[in-house]
Amino acid sequence: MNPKLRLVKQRHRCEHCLFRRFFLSAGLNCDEIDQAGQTTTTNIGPYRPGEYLYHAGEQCNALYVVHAGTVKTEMVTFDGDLHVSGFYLTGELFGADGINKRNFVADAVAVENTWVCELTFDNWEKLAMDYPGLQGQLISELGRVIAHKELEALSNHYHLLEHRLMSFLSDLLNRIKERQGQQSNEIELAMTKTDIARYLGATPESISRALSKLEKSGYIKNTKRKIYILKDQSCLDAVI
Amino acid sequence: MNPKLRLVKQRHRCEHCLFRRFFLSAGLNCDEIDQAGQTTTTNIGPYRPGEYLYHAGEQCNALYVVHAGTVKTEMVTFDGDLHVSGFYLTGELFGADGINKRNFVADAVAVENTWVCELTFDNWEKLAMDYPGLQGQLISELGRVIAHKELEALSNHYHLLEHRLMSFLSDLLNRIKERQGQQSNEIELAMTKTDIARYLGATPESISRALSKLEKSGYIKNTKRKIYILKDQSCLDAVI
DNA sequence: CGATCCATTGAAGCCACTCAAGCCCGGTGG
DNA sequence: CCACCGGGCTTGAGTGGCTTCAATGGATCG
Repeated sequence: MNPKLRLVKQRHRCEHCLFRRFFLSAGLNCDEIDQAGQTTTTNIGPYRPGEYLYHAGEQCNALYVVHAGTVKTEMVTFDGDLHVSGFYLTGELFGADGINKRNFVADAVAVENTWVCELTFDNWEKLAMDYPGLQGQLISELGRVIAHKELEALSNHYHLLEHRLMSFLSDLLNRIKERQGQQSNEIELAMTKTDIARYLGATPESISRALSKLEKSGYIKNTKRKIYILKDQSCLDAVI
Repeated sequence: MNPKLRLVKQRHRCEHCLFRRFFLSAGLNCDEIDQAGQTTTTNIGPYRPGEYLYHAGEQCNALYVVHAGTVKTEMVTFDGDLHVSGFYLTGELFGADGINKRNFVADAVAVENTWVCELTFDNWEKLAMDYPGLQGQLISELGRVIAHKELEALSNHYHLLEHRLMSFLSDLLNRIKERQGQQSNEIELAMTKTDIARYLGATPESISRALSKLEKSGYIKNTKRKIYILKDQSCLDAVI
């Protein structure tokens, strides 16, 4: 990641940005937030689809939030298969796997045209000295990540691929709604279905069949780039 | 969890306790550590095998570390299957899934006779005010948990159960060695093989068969309560 | 010493994978 | 403009690994 080549002027505020929420919760007022954002965070992009933000093993010096677009993190299994470990939407934190050992566990790749917001650990520590509440905000967010991964692991153990897929789609929709703050049943897929397959530990063929089954059962409507959720996930147990 | 009924006098220091490492890293000297430990942490136990430490959904007011014994966390899938989301050995942090929303995502159950060390968020915040380095320690530890879960998810997608099982055993051995600080190839299993099955998303029958295969291939020696690792996990790709 | 749970082994069925082919669509170049 | 190409998506048949169902042996505990 080379900021010098890619630095773009921040045109609009990071409305949904996690860092902004941190600052708000820590008690900063609007002016302070603007100042803190401009002096401590760096906006990087655009990354083109398929472009790497960083590679596994590289040094990690910062926290990252998706400013616009979508990021996936992926790793290669010992037998050469590609595994997508997560998708990250606008406003979401990613790269937290690098915090402990200061280098990344997974690659990060842009799924679509993407900008990210970088906040170096150095700047974070300076901010944290001025605003002690910030550390607690980060701890809380990391706890959220852990809880989410726990639930992710749970649904990864559903026997039928249809169920894992439905659970993934529901989670995606929830995160979209959380960001937009409005009801919607539409998921605009930034990632390919092959990527979804790699995330769920399945083949594209199986995903295709599972989507067909879910559609036939009336749970979703499946188009090329969009998926509509027609029933709540709580109806899942009725899926046969 | 009722401290009043269960509070036992702390007989020996928490040598391997995560909290102790936090205090050390934050720059406390031995006297301060002893004082901080005695005034802010509570030692609870013994929990008997199968006994619940807390249930999913209950309020979470503290950080927990295994003082002695083994803890498993588990959740029930929508179709009634039990899923073990993690095993926690002496000295390891658990319950971090409750930090964000202040209530637990998974149940915590004692696997063997177990004592745990409790540090309430209230006490944590008091400590953090006196020793600012502590917050960073916790952030780092949560980052470690996230990185571990990422790698866990990776190996959960290995195609063959033998590989997932071998990966689990290697991870377990690494954690044991990390605590003991000595080389060893022996894993004393606190959990049943049925629990391992529930952790790996498999049936006890499949685990039994996978263990047999790994033993025939010379990777492990399998006894009732102990497993010996005979080859490094890096040889995994040779498993057929 | 019976009861219970765990572990193991065998036989049959099912789901997802593999291999293969065809379709759709966007991009490229003649 | 159109032919060509390539990647992603879909559908079909056959294989393989894990599950299910069933039965037995062994260990622990009241």
